[in-house]
Amino acid sequence: MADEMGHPEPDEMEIGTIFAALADPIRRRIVLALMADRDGIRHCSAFDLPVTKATRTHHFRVLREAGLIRQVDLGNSRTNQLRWADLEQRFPDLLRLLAAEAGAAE
Amino acid sequence: MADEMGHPEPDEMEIGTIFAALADPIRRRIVLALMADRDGIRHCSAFDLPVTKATRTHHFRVLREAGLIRQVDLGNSRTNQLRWADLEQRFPDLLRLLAAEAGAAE
DNA sequence: CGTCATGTATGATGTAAATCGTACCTGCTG
DNA sequence: CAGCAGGTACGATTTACATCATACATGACG
Repeated sequence: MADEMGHPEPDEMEIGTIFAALADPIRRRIVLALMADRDGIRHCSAFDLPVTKATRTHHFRVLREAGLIRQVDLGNSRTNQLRWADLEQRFPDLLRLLAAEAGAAE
Repeated sequence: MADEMGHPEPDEMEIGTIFAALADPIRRRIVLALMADRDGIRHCSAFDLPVTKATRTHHFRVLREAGLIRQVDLGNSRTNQLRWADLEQRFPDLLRLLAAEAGAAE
């Protein structure tokens, strides 16, 4: 079951929710940035996004609730990390698809 | 360039549009049904969908303009076919991801 | 030719989503 | 303690989308 922050377990992840999350260009940008360095952990503010703080929070929540990222609350800030292992287990081809896209985006 | 029916060339396909198209459960259902038999060609009415004709037309257009299916106008009816080869060339992992989902849906 | 089936086009409607401003919370730091 | 920076929560707005009803086009069939 999802934890109090809304992180779903791998078997709770739904491909439809994942697709919907990745349909937005800003969210794809976040995910691709996190893929740039495996196991990379970045704060929410460490992304160059053309939206305000409130919208940023919204996008991170969508990604978190879809299961794409894991967020850790540090009190006054939050870290973000791609859920590599969980995604590899649940949707192995998804990571390859995104990786290919990251390569093509150069 | 896209033809008069709106079929994009492989290099015109965008992953964001693909994701948006596949975010809808009805459209996923159509694609998975087309994947059931490779090179399968089916008429629009040959899908069991809980929507009216107009909505059906809408979904087929979204899939077509995303590049997922190819439609052929027969005047009085239309055939639908998954663009297997084009997708394999442009997003090879996407087909595997969908195939895995089709298997899991049984 | 009239009718029927398949599908599209258009306009309307309801709902979901993206965005923002503002207020608020939390932990540093002077 | 006072201020500040990172984030969230909430409400408002605007836009996009899924859906449908209706009207129309096309080709088959009697």
